[in-house]
Parts: sequence; structure tokens; C-alpha cells
Amino acid sequence: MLEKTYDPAAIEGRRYAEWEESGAFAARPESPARPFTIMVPPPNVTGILHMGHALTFTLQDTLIRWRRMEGRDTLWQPGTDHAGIATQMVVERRLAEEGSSRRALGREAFVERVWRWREESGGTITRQLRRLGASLDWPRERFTMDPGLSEAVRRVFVTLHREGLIYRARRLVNWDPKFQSAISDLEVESRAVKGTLWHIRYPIAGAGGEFIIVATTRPETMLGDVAVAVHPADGRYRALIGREAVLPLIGRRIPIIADPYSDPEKGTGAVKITPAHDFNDFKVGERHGLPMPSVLDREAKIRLDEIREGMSPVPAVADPAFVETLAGQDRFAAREAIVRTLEELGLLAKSEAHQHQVPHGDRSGVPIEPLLTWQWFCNAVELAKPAIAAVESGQTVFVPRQWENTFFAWMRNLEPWCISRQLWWGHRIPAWYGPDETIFVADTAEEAAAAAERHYGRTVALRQDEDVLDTWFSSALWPFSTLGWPEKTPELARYYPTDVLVTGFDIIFFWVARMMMMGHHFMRDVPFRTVYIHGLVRDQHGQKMAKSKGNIIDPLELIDAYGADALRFAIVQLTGPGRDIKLGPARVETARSFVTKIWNAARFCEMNGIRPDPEFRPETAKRPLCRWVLDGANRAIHEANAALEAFRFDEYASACYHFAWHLFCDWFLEFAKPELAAGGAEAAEVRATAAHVLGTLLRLLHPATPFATEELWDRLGYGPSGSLIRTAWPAPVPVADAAGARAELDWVVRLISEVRTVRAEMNVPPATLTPILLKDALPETLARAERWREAIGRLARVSQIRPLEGAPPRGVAQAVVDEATVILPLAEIVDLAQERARLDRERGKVGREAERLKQKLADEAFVSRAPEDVVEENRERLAAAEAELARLEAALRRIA
RNA sequence: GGGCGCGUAGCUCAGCGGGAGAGCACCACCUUGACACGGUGGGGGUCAGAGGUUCGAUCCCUCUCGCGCCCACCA
Repeated sequence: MLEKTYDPAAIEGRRYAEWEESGAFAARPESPARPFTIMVPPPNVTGILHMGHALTFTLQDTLIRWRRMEGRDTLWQPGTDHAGIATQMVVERRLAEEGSSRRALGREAFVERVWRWREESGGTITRQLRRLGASLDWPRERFTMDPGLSEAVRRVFVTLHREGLIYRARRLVNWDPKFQSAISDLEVESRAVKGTLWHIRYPIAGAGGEFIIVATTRPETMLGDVAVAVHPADGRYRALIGREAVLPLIGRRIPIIADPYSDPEKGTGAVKITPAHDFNDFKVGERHGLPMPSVLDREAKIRLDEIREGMSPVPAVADPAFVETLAGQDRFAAREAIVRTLEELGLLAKSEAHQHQVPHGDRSGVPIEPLLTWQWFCNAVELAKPAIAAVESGQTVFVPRQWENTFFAWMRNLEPWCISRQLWWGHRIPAWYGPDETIFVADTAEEAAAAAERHYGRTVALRQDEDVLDTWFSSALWPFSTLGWPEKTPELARYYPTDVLVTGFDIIFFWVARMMMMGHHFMRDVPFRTVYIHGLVRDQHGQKMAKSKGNIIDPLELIDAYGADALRFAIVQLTGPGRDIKLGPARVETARSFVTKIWNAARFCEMNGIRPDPEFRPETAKRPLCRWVLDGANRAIHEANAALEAFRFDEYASACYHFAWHLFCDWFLEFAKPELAAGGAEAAEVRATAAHVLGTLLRLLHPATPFATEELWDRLGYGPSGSLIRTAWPAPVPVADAAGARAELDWVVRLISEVRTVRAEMNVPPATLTPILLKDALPETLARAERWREAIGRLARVSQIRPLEGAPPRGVAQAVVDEATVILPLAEIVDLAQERARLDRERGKVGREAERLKQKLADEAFVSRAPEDVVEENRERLAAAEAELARLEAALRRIA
């Protein structure tokens, strides 16, 4: 017999192992079934499960389990990402704790060390995903640095390079001084910083005492200034265009140029141009053919080697000796020293507090430094074109649709994607340099050597590029690299394009867009047909979870406390379209109550000999009760299907919840109790129906709450242990005269509810049974009441049901159900004044409704312009309201 | 600066042109033989505000207010 409450801890581990060992999660490439594929967004290999994972994996697992039960050949492709910067950071931090560093170790030993770290911690997240119940096809697990996937990366790089879509260039890039690596535009985030705007006097050359004042937040970069720009239409400076300014501290003469980049509204309207350290200045420099000296090195310290030549002392303006003291200083220290010196020289006109946006590395948290370096770039603009077209044409659809705008906005404004990183952990760029720096891009060192030999006519020593690729480069290949590309595997042919990608909006650009670019280019087809974008998990107050706020909720703690099913059901319930979800322990606790409720419904069935009956044909059910609950189950199936098809997880959950709790438990099982007690053929049909419907419910719920449903499926004998996961998704069954069954049962439900309401409001003690008298009831209503005497008696605490003959007794409470008035003779219990007030309230409510409808129907404009069916519906409602009103008034007269 | 989203019962959210809903919380009663992680009944909303379109607006349009997010050139 089932325990009184469900104990997830005792069951989950065993059930999961059973599924996994039986191969229940495995794709079946050889099966005739239509495939259904989801690629997991690969979590960081060394990561641990957080709420965001719990959300995304629960939703994916729900879809996968549903489609699997529908008979599709499901492939849910698992794997992990090497997460270049993130993982390197972790290992470097550990080295620092040991008093070592990656430089001390050297490249080879360091990379070795990262692999070891992966061995130690790489299994954590996959273990945690198992606890959540994720039915991933584990034997197919991939890692972005697996040999096969690495080969795919090299093949893509080589191909795109050959096509001119990957190239090496010396460009201004976002440089992260902490990691000492370039990062992409996406890895830069703007942060509001309270800074200072310094107004600096640049003396006009050959004009004693004249200045042009520039405003800057970055005086340390002025060492690399090559011009001062003003707007061509700015009258204030027109006379100065074409003249020269003397660059303070340095003494070099720099031109005053006219360029529309200069904004007369900003600062002083004159802007210093430092092409090597500012993206806009770089463009100005290119337009005007200006030199581009760098004054900051890879650590963002001052370097002077590119500007020494132009330095010369100028009294009261330039001081090369001071500048020399800046060499090797940190950018912020240099800033202070420069400002101090400018002030001493009287060149600081003004300094004002200034709030501005400063780009920071999203992982390092330090201000980004635009730096002129050699890097590898990918022509994202070109690759984006077919991806944009695919979304425009609907080959790939975003759900919710609005995300397509975000996607387009970004895809139509791309810059070249900087794909090289000056890190050690990652895919090393497959490019080799000859003695004269000729580049050989090849899949392997051997091929590069062969190409070099052909090129030079002799064997030469090659040096491989030191850089690795952006992590997202390999992630972009995930939908096909995991399936064996560049080999033409059966999996690739069968499972690409995938069906759905489920992920958060935060990686639409990083990942989704790039998979679409690469998928199109290499597979000539979209990587997925639907992109489902879910929200963020927040804490119960709507705050973003963050370590710094201390509001992190650990999904594993929730699983320990309430069970995986409860966490999963809570997530599914909360996942509506385009909204963040607020999840706290209270929600999960509520979801656990639901799981317990199902458990107890099953326990009731077990106790009452309700067992699955393979002989049972639902379409032959005769009892209205049976046909009614089967019809209810049919509707729940329809609702669940529609909801899941539309990715409405919330509606799927509420369809199950409502049917299970309010229809099956609250009414059906309660009605079933007397029938079961009666025994005989009728009880047998009720039993078989109950078993059938419970089976339907377990199947419907399995995608959301797999563990408890699987346990019950087994314990109640629905199928062999561990088989629910592969059992067919429920289909609606034919129900004879469903409308008739609904009419009958709905009336009974209404009658019982009315009697209960009256009793509660009249404070009739539950222990007191009351008879009810039916006035004006039609013969069929009386027959119906007679048929349901037992259930009504039990559920409404009614001792007997009689038609009212003659005048009602004194001291009654009354309620209207359709054409009949239900009279409860309460004699000494009833408080007449209270009953009058109660009926009066009812009359008021119905009267207001009737009045409203009457007015509406009296409105000529409404009747003539509204659609006929709407008018008709309103007429029917009015008739019903007026009839009820009349009965309520009659009831009031009786006790007046 | 540009764009997107959201303001509906105390809380969390559905609904998005014709009767204001759910879950939780709350109040009252109930330890009734599946379940107190339960049962029954109940109270609670000028659907942010103002205009407009319409026979009719929580729903469509405009504006205002409030909240959140994304993108954007460190003057």
C-alpha cells in the first residue's frame, strides 16, 4: 500500500537510475519515428546548477518527455562548454591561492592544469541535472573541446578563412587589461561612473597666449593626441581650423581639424583626437590620415616608445622629463599625475564632476581599453544575411515573437566579430607563421607545414598563432558539431535542423544569432525551427539573484526540501510568455502539495481496488458519472496539447491542476465513493473508469512531474517498472452523449454547491442533516435528484429529497437551481431575518445583472450593430436572469 | 539618446473587443475512513490615470505617471 505522503528522496534516485540504465533517454536513429531534437545550451563544464539552469532544463525536459510520449524519436543532446575566460579565471584564482600563476606555470602546464580541473569538477553539473530529472541522452554527451568538436572548429575556421570571411587585421579592439586579451563588443557592458570632466588649454602654435580648450574625461590619453577637432560649422573655432595647437606636456604640434564628429553641444565643442585609444577618434584619424601612436600597453600602463620622437620641451607647456616619469605607470595613476602637472602649468581651465558611461569587461569588471592590436576577425555582417532572411521568412520563429525585433536590431547593425583571445584555455587558432610572417591556415600542423614547404620550396620552422578562439565560436557550431560534422553522419542527416532551442534572452546575441550564422553557412539550413525564449528566474521579491545580494536560491536545496517534481511543477506553472518568473520556497511548497494530492488520489484508488483494466473500453461507459469524467479528461488532454504546442507551460500546468484537483478529486472521487460502496456492475464501471482516468492523469502530468507519476504508474500496476516514460501520450476517447452527461452532473454539482452555501450561511452544523424540498421542479429534475440521492445526501449533508407538496413549512432557507427552488426546512435553526438578508443580497445581484442586460438590449444601436449571436446570447442571459429573479422574489414572499 | 516590456483581488499572475478570473494569502466552520501538504463556504478589484475609436473598451489608438530590461560615441 502507498505511504500516506509521497517521499521524493526515497524514490527519485532509484527511478532516475532505472530510466537511464534502461536506455529510456536514448535517441533511436534507426527508428521509423519522426525525430524531435533539442540541443542543450551547454553549461560551463565546471559550473554548478543554478536556478536559471533549473528553469531552462525543466522546460526542455517537459517538451522532450511530452514528445517522447507522443512517439517521436527524441534526441536531447547534452554537453558542456569549455567556457574560455570563465574557466581560465577559476583556475588562475586557484593558482593564485597556491602562490603560483599561469605565467609561472607556462602554457603547456597551465592547460594541463585546466584539463585536470575539468576532470575533477566536470561531472558536477551533469550529476545535478540528473537530480532534476533531465532525460538527456547521456551517452551522446559532448564537450566543446572534444577531438571531434575541435576538428569542426578548425574546419570552420579554415573554410571561412579561405572564403575571406575570417581575416587577420590590426584594429582597435576592446582590450581587457585584467585578462590582457581582446574581448568582443558583446562582452563589454556600460557602467555609469562618476568621473571628472577636465577642461585643458591647448596653446595655439605661434599665437602667444591663445588657447583652444578641450574637454576630456581621459587626460592620460592626451599623450597620444594627434589633432584637435572642431565642427566645420562651429563659428567659435572657424578661424582656428588649419592652424596648429601645441600638445601640452609633449610639445608636439598637432593640427586643428574640422570634422563633423565634433559636437558643438558637448564639452567645449573642441575635442582631442587620440586614434589609438578611442573608437571614434580612430575613425577621425582614418578620415584625416593621422598617425595613431599607442600610449598604453597590454596592461594599460603608459608606454612612450611611439611618441618619444615628437616630444620637445616648451616653456610653461611641455615637459618631456615629466612625461618620462609616467612610463610604466598605471593609467589611473598617470591620469592623476597629468592633471596635477597641468594644473601646475596653469593649463587646467576647469574640472567638473561628470557622470558618464564607461565600458567595462563583463567578467573582469575593469574598464575596457581600446587598443590597437593584431586580431582575427569574422565577417559577421556577411554571415548574418541568410540568418536574417530565415527569420524574416519564418523558417525560424521566435516565441514569443517580439524577440525577433531584438534579433533584427542587432543582426542589422553588426561590426566585425573579433574572435581571437589572448588566453591559453580554448581552441588554439589553426594559423601558422613562416619566418617572413607568411600565414598558413590549415586543419593541422602537418598540413600547414606542407603548405609552407610548397610556398618556400623548402622545409621551414613554423610558429603557431598564440591566440585561442572566442568560446562562442565553438558554441556557434554546437547544433552540427555535436552530431558529428564535418563527417556526414546518420545523426547529422536525421537530427539537423533541430526542432526547438530553449534559452534565455541574454544569449540571443552571444549564441542564438551565431548558431544561425554558422548553421546556415555550413549546413545550408536553419539550426532550429523554433527559438523559445524564456525569462529570468528572480527571487520571491522580483530581485535578480546575485551573490552580492545574498538572495541566491539553490535549486538543489529546494529539491532536497520538496522534491524535484515540486520544483519542476512550480517552474512549469510560473512560466508564462515573456515574463520573468519569481520563485521562492513558498511556490515550491505549494507545488509539493499538488504532488501530494495526486499521490493521495492514487492512494484512494489503490485502497478501493481501482486497478487498471486492459479490457475496459471507455467508449462503452454507461454511467453519466463515468462519461462525465471521461469527457473532463478529454478536455484536459485538449487543453494540455494546445498549451504545450504553443509553449504555454503555465496553461499546461493549470489544465492538469484544475482537472486533477477540482474535477477528479473534488467531485468525481467524492461521487464515486457511494457507488463503490454499493458494489455490483455499476461499481465495476466506476472502478474501471477511475483507473482509466487516473492513468490519463499520470501520463498528462509525467512531463512536468516525472518521478511521482512514474512511481505511481509502477506501484498501481499500470505498466512495468519504469515504463511510463515510454508510454503513449493520452488521446481523447469517444464519449457517448458527453453533453448529456455534462448537463446531468453539472446540475448535481450546482445543487450540492447551493445547498452547501445555504447551510454555511445559515450556520447549520455539519453534523446536522437536513431534508430538502424541491418546488416547481420538472419531473426529469426530480428523477435526476432521485438518481443522485446518495451523492447529494453525502456531499450536501442532506437526509432526504422530496418534491414540495402544498405550502412550505415555516422557517425555511431557499436557493434557486435552474427552474427549481430548493427549500431547506430549518425550523428552529433558521434565523428568518438572516435568511431574508441573504436572499435579498442574491436578489440584488441577479437584479443588477438583469437590469444591465435589459438596458443593453434596449439600446437600438447595440441590437442593430452587434453581431446576431452576441445579441442572442445576451437575450438568453437576460431570460435566465429574469427567471431566477422571479424565483428569488417568490422565495422572499414566502418568508415575508 | 534609441528600442522593448510591464502596471488586473493583500501577493504572484492568467485573460486582451461583448458576463472581471486562478493559485496563494485572508475570514468562518470542519480532525467526515485518500489527502490538515486536507475539506466546505465566504469576503476582497472605479483592470495605473486621462483622452479617443466603437453600439460596446481591462482588451485597440494617443498622451501622462510609475517600474523593469536591452542597445548606444568614456568631450
